[in-house]
Amino acid sequence: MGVTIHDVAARAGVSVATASRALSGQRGVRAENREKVLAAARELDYEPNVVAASLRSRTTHTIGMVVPRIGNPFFATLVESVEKQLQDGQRSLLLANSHYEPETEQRQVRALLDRRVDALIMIPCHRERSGEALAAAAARVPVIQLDLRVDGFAGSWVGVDNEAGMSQVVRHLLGLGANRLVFVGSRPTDSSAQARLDGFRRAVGDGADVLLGDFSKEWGQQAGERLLAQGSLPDGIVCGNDTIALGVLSELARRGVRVPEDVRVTGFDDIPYAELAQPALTTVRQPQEQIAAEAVRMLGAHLTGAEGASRSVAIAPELVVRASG
Amino acid sequence: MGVTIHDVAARAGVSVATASRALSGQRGVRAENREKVLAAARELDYEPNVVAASLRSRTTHTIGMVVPRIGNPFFATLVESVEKQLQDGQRSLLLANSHYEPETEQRQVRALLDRRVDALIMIPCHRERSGEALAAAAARVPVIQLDLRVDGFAGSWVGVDNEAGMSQVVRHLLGLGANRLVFVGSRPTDSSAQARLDGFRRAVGDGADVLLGDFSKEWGQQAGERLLAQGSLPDGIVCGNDTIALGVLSELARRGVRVPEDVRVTGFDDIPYAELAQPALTTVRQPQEQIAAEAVRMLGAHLTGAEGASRSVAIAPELVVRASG
DNA sequence: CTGAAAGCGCTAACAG
DNA sequence: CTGTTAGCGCTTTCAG
Repeated sequence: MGVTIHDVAARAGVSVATASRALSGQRGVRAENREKVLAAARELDYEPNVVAASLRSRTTHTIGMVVPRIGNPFFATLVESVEKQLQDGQRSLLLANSHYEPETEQRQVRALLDRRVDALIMIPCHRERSGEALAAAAARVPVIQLDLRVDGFAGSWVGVDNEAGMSQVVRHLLGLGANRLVFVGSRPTDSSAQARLDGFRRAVGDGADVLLGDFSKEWGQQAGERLLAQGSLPDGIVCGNDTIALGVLSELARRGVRVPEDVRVTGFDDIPYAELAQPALTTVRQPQEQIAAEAVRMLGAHLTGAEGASRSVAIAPELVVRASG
Repeated sequence: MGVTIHDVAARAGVSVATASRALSGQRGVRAENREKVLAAARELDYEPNVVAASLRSRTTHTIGMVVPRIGNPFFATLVESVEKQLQDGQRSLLLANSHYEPETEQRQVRALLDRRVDALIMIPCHRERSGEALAAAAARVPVIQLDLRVDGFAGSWVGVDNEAGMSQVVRHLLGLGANRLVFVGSRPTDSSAQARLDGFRRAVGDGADVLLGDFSKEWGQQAGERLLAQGSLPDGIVCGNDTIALGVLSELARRGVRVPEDVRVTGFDDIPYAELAQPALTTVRQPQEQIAAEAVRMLGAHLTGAEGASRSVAIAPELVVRASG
């Protein structure tokens, strides 16, 4: 079943080698022959078998990508941007979820390597425990860490400057006269959680008030509840991401607390729903398109053999002031 | 570079055929030999080359999936569920976005077929114009339409019963005494838009009031604005999906309209942010996990050669009543 | 610039 | 149950 390059070559009256060269757009084929091959391919409705090509050429034109949870709109947007960038280069994206479990992540990485991806883009779900999977991958193919990173891993990374973002938020709130700030974030299992927590602490100084859970709306709701139970509210609630912030906002609204009059609330990421919240959420926008573009660019550099190409790029985020803070 | 099955076979003292059989878990290998092969593979740190296996066996254990926009949390959740299901079966997911453009969709389908995916799961972005790409795919591999479908295409589909969902919403609102309803939906370019519009019209009867745009929050905001400009608000605004509804809610809030006191608002899908809205959004929940599971199950049926396996499964959605309606 | 030939690493017939 | 053999369809030397 299926027409092969032999059929095309035969019809064009050339050898398979010439057909191969013409089809893959290599130079060094007489224009006349190239035309004949292309015409034959068109007439026969030839569909190259990329699996065979991959076996021989040892390159699959496929990039693996491991994300914690594609259902998270923040990661989904990142995946979408990466996919769009790759498409321009005729490459495909093999996607895997780690579900925030380093063991699953490791299995997924192995599966992608087995499929001989040319490179890997990874959002490592854990600051420390993703190290093993990452190292295993890096030993075989170029790897770019995206958004999150593993502590002390020397490879490439591109993401946002979390500490700078936090610092902007805190300065903004302090500028509005909010003095008592509390941070509602995630336990620092991933690098962004850690960096945002560090950023908050550094910006606020000693005695920073901190509540840690995970990056979920449920935790946001729970944290809101806990703050209300304490009696007096702080001036501002600085959240580790937008999802937490939306959870906090919904809990505050349920209890009749007015935002920003009674307390200010901020998020981080600027997911699409941030501006739809009531009140609209003040947050820090990540330049995702730019981050994805940079990642794919770095990939290109690695793939074209620039050996010492490994580096870290932290892109500055932008404070987006809306009604909530 | 790399140890091959030959090395494993040599070390185990058997032929490559036996090694292959042992490694792929086929029965018909003496237990003793199987052990020797597995041990040799472990000792040599053997990593099978699935590309070579694919070339020979003509199966890649890879499923292609084309979605309109992975950034949409509704589709993202569907992708996540499918991915989770596939993982259990040792299969991987090759992902592509159509960006709602039938031309892009067609290119993407072709790219996936070139990569010799075993089957395709497709959320066709257009009721009519996705037909060509779908037919091209179906001619080569099993195809399952997910969520959306192409008019008049005879193949398999699994999704939600949109008309039933709409009917539930409308009956619920009528039951609350809301008589003047307006539908804010998407122009029927995809099958769900069409079915939800049809469902609304059927449930409301003649003279149904309808505003059509697209499935975006921006359209929701714009539609809200337009309704406010008309002077008198309807009793209920039935939205084609949650994203539109969240847009409507934000616009109404901005103008000081109270929900549900002044007007009720409903959505469709129950995305994670629906319950965080102020007020929390009444909507129709799609059983996405179930839809994904059914799709993967159907895929299995097609792949194991059940020829006449093509069929349509419409899963009943569930009304989720919250504060907004 | 072109062709012949040699595999990439594996699985599937087919004999034993 | 096991081994031998023949490719899967393509790219890539290597000669010409």
